[in-house]
Amino acid sequence: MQPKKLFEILLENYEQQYWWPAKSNWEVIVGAILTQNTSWIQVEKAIANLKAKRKLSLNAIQEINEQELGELIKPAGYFNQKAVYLKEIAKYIQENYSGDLDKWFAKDLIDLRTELLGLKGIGPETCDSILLYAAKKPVFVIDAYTKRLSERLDLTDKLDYNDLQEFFQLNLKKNVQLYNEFHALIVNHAKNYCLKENPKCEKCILKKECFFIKK
DNA sequence: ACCCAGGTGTTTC
DNA sequence: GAAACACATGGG
Repeated sequence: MQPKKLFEILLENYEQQYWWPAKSNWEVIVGAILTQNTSWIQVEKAIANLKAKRKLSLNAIQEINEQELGELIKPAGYFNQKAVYLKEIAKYIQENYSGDLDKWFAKDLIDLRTELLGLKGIGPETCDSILLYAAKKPVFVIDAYTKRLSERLDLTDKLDYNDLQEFFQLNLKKNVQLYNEFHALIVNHAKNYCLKENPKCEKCILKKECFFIKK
């Protein structure tokens, strides 16, 4: 199956997702870090805590101490390391770009990606989520669901992060809105439990194509 | 009780 | 290199 066809099937079966659910680019970054291996509902609680204490801003996160920040983001899990990650990226943006995200995002994409990946706590998925959903760059995000889906639909043979990303980008129009919606739809599709390691595919919309159903 | 969540970093073979 | 492990709360 071609990626374009997969996108069409997802769009036919689900509502448009209109990600990212955040009010500012900085909030996208905070959410991207908090949601690492964590359900979005927990991230919402953590962000609500930050907002209630007025500690969400780039400045506030630099000023608050690590333990206090950890307490506020506790619902999102891994709060000790995530507190460090948040403070580190806030400090980086402050020191290198005067706290001006737009200035950073105006840089060349390759440089921007390299800088992001150089930060502690920013791996490939978080990096590309920030590039796509905050910086609005045409970068396809690969997550565990995308990987499983690609494998089960036998979309392509190589499944490591970079090969998979290249596969989608080469086989789709280079379009921020398309990449945005595609990734969001895959995550939404996962709610049907068919993209888990031990899938239940009763409601799967991909019955005819899914590797697990075919068998 | 068990599995999982919009992963990442470190350690170990 | 690639597995294996730690990180941690909370929902189903």
